[in-house]
Amino acid sequence: MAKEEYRPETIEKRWQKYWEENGTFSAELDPEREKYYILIEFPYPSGEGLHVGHPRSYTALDIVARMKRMQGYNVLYPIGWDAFGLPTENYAMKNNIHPRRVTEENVARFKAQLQSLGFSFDWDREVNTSEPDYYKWTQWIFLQLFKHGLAYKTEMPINWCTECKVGLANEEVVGGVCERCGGEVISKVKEQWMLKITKYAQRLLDDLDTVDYLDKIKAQQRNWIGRSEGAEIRFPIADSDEEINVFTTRPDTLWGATYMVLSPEHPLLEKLEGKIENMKTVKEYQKEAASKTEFERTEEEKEKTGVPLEGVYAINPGTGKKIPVWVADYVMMTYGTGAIMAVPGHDYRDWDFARQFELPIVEVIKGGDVSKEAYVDTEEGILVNSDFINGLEVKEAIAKVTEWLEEKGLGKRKVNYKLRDWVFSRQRYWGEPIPLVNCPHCGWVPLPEEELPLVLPELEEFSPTGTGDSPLAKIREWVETECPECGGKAERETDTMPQWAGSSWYFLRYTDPKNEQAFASQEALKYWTPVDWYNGGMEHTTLHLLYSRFWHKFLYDIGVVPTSEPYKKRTSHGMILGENNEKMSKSRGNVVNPDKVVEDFGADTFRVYEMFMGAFDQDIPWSQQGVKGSRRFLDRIWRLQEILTGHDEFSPELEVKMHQTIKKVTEDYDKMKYNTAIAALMSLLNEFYDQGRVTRGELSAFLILLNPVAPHITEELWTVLGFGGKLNEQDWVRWDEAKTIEDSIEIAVQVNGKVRGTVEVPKEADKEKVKEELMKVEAIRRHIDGKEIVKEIYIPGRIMNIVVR
RNA sequence: GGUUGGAUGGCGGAAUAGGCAGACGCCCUGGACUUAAAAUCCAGUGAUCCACAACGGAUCGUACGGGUUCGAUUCCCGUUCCAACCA
Repeated sequence: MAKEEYRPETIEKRWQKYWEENGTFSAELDPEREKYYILIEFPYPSGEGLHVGHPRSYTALDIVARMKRMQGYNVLYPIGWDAFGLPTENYAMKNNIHPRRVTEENVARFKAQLQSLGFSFDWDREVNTSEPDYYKWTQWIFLQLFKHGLAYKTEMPINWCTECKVGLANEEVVGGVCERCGGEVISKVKEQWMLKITKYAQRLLDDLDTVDYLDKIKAQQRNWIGRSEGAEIRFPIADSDEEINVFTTRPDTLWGATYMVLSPEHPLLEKLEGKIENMKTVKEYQKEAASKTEFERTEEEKEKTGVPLEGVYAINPGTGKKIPVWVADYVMMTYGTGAIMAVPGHDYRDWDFARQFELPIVEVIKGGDVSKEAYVDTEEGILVNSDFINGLEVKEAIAKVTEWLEEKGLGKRKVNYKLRDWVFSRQRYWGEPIPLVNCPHCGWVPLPEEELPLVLPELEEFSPTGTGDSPLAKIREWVETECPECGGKAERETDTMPQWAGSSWYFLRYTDPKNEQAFASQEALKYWTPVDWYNGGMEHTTLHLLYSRFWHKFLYDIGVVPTSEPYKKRTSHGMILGENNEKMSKSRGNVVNPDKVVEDFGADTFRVYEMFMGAFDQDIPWSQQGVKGSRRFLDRIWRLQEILTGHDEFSPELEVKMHQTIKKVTEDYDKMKYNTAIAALMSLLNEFYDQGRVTRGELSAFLILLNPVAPHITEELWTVLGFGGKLNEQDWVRWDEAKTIEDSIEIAVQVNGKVRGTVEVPKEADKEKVKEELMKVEAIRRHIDGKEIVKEIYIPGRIMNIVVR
């Protein structure tokens, strides 16, 4: 047979065109068939173009999608664009191009790049969060949240990026600087829209038991929610009606509370203004604290700072004694009640603080020496210096004190969550407008739903105002409007939504992306949701996952989605690092461009390499040499044409190996062990060459197994060799368990635990048979002869160990 | 400091209901083909030592130190280092 060389550059384009023109991977709602919904995190179309990290996840789930289709499932594997966001707006500002245009260009580039890799996405369902027919429904969901009391506006200190001139969520501040631009972050008070995710904290926690997420992902979710049980205790302020409320997980240490600390933002400071004798100093301290980030404030190593409230004392309800009250920035307003009872004997930070400011330290749990350091090994222990709980174990003491507090009306049992409400406002242009109107008479009024979408107005100048308001505030004719309720003059909200908004529900839109009556029809939602398998980066397993679960539960509560959890299964992939083992970045000069790899080696090579390079869930450095090896593998497959023989069956020599490989590859794809699946295929390929021939039956099975990873070359060979039909329409290959085991097996023989040789025996051989055989092997006998056999251990099919003395 | 994960040849990584450590790939070395090179093909490739014409053989080896076991990369105890997330 005359052979053409393997030319990915021509065959790949041809097949991509064929799939597109024939709608090969379009999903149709079909109640007769079992569905399988596969989801990857839709990309943010940045100006950088596709990164080699993106296709790692897309290829992995493309493999699953292609295999599941061949196994008969009705697969939905969609793609779209998380298209609102800061980098685009920043770029637009810098180059004076409208963000809409920037977005269009970036999307076009991303799309071309993704298509060049041959993913089996259903492109008919493409969504874009920045288009009005999409964000109409983002706004609609927000309105429902608002109407159900889950959105509220409040003044609170936020992280303010001095570069982006925008408020940031805590999680967007990394190491004290802005996660996006690296700019300085200070604290600033601002009116913000908030979403009451805390109301769902317990359910978000409990329902983790009902989903199949990797354990580490569940652990992160639990961690973030941060549930703790304890008590709220009220400390009256001497000579005043005011009191300080604290939350503590350790009410048993009440007798060790020798002073109290208020966060600098605590509202009580204002109320006590008349009482605080050194109010001026306190105010200065508050100002100072405001310029610090939370990270700076809570660093353990740093010197503690604080100011005593002169003239103000609290009464410890346990001891009945007056104790001093301080204000210090190591206490956060956003955790618990914004105030603590300090127990310096048993907390590092309180101990440091007490030492520094010469406050008393009292031991209440036996075991350490609190004059030298805080004794914190207090999960268990015996209470001392604590009145009626002296001598009790910690657990009993906690129970008894809590009961006592409740009886006396001094406090109550309380569950606290670290999770905070979601800051939902951004003072930027490139986001969904919040569809609310502020009326002097009616307050905040939602726009009527039939007026959605509230379209983001075109704007010439979208730079921030610098005052902290969004650029939208500058368009007076847009801001000034009528109140939908009373018809009077009113103003629109000028804040926009954060990027997390559009991505919190995009997987629902995929099920029915063109629907104009609803975000998706009930029929489509009932059929396609929940998502069967969701894969994405570890960096999104806290917030994005939590936010979208929250929205989903809310939508479930109001009866518009059929399940209370959006994703049945969630996995994560590792990062691809540069060849120097560092994170890929422009500044490090180690970025690999996927276009270049496709151009030089082909998309199939790229896909094979990304799946073969290492374990899917681990970080892995890129290797240009490794890419070459993957190309070599495909070249060798191409040349199998030269040794092809006419038989449609497996050859007897390879029958077992074929069944073993089919089993291994099928199971490995399901377990995301792509690297070992490909290794098994390489091993089988080597076997074909060792045999000097491959039958048509063997090759067709091989092509089916490899197709999900390398769809173009396998489809091309399938056609060229005339196997009939299209490869992607074939049934997945099956294996016969009985044929995965050789008739005769090799048993390793150990003497005193050391391998001394092997023997070949029938698979059903017993111990005696193995012993008989091994005695014929000189290399083994050498170690036994002349010695006494103490013990013989035979693990059938695995190993024989002879113990001698 | 906490949580989670990790440490295996020159490199990326395989293998854990405890059972032949290093599958598969890369690099490298030698050979074939070639005027030559690339590509391709064949062979070798954990370390040390013995044997060395050839076939062979011994000891050590999965971060480090202990333990359980006929047998430990895998299980247990302790230590060191690395990564991610959280404080």
